[in-house]
Amino acid sequence: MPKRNTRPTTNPAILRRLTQCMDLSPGEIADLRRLAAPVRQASPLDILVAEGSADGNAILLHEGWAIRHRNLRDGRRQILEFVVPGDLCEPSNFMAARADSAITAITAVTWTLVQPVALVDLVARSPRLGALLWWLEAQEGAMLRYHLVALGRLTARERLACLIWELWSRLRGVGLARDHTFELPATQDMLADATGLSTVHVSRTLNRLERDDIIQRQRQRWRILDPDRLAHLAQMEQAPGPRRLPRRVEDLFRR
Amino acid sequence: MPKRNTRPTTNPAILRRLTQCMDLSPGEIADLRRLAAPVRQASPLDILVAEGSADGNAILLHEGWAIRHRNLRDGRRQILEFVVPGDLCEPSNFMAARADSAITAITAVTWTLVQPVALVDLVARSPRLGALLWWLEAQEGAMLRYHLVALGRLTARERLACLIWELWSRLRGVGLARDHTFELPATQDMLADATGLSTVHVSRTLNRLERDDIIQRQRQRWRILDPDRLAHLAQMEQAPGPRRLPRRVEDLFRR
DNA sequence: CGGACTGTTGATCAAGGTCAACCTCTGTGG
DNA sequence: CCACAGAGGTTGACCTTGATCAACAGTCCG
Repeated sequence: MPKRNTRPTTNPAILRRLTQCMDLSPGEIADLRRLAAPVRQASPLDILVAEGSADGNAILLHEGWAIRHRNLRDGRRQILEFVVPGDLCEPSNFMAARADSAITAITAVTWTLVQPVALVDLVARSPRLGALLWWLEAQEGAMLRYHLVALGRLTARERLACLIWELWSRLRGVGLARDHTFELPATQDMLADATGLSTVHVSRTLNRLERDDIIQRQRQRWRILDPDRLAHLAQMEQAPGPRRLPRRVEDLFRR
Repeated sequence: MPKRNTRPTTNPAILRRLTQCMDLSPGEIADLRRLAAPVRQASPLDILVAEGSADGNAILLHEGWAIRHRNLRDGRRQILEFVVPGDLCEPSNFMAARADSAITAITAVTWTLVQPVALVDLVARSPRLGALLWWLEAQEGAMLRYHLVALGRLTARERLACLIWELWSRLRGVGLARDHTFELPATQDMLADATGLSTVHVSRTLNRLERDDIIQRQRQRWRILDPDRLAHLAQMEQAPGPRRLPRRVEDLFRR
């Protein structure tokens, strides 16, 4: 069961992430801090949002990992995305009648339940933060489209390269990857359900990537040995980019 | 080449769609009509939005069909979605530095190019329309997640059932499907690129669906013979629902 | 020490891909 | 009016990727 704990986090990951995208005023930072409280705790397998829940809440993840997934009636499961610190997940959930996917912790996590009214208030107080939310959601959409291409048209090797590349780049965005190394607390079962493969094939394919000196693993510690070949496999033509808000957007919302 | 034509459409599909979701005031209807002008025309294979374009435009489709797709360097292609009348496609495109996918007409179409400033103005004039935009985007996200599950975990037969179900239900939303029948102007090549299959396998699988009396085709005219079995194949547990904005959302934005 | 969980490896199998021939429209030009 | 070309679709033969099944190994933890 999720436990509650109102002790505030010293520096929420969402702030680490957003300050890289946009220069925030002290007032905006305060607003975001308020959004990130109260902090709750949960353990692996705790369900943060249930599939089909109708309350329209979003969740903000501070520490630890979660997955967003859908389960089919015969036991098949698709993981839509890995949720990492700094992610605001399901921000438009309150627009739908019911959640179409569940969010489940896969490590110990700290998180905040964000109610619809909190998001609406945030937008009302600051149009710029509204733009930022919109931007976060656009990023999420881009990620989903990226996954879609991977599942539809890439081979097992390429799909795993995509996933590794994506996680690495997202973790860098919140300061959780140093010199090509990061923690990946997902089982191969989860990697399989995220890439549409079987566990066995994930195991074989990752071992091949390792034998080819593209990646290296020791327990949950992963290291990228050859970013170029990884990016090429992942069909990444352009570098992940600075990930700042386009000037156009800042301008439009400045007034 | 896309041609321009400022003659206004009598009743844009987007209005047909949105009036089913929400009661619109005369002023809001006028705002939406303004968004839907000027009307342009394009022919099959015309590119409405190029992959990588940096201008941040969205497009609003009035008549005809388009596809949103990504092309890989070796010729593989993934269709992310079919764009049908009433769709506002890429509304958050202007949040990204460049478009990650292209939009190409597959029939003769009429459409409107929606510039970032037009969307921002719309939101500024009416928060309710802002909510509506947000809702449209949430729907799009839900659709993408749905496709993701299909590509990741469903069989060929199930994937095609999903696609048929989805198109049927979206076309009903804009009054383009009457008594289980609708026009589907996509080649099997496109169906293959949307479902992550090969054309040959799409052909075989559709023929099997037809032999099983689930669907029926004559030229581009499709008919659903057995909605129940189709829905079951498509892993749809709940009916598509009334597709109205949740009361919660209307309340939040009323003030 | 034993059991649960995770990952590895081998053997076999099937879903779906690939290749190629052919067919059926439809539109076009002689 | 017919011949032909080209696009889209169908069918068969064969092949490949990745799934499935099963045994086993390493690790963690009580």
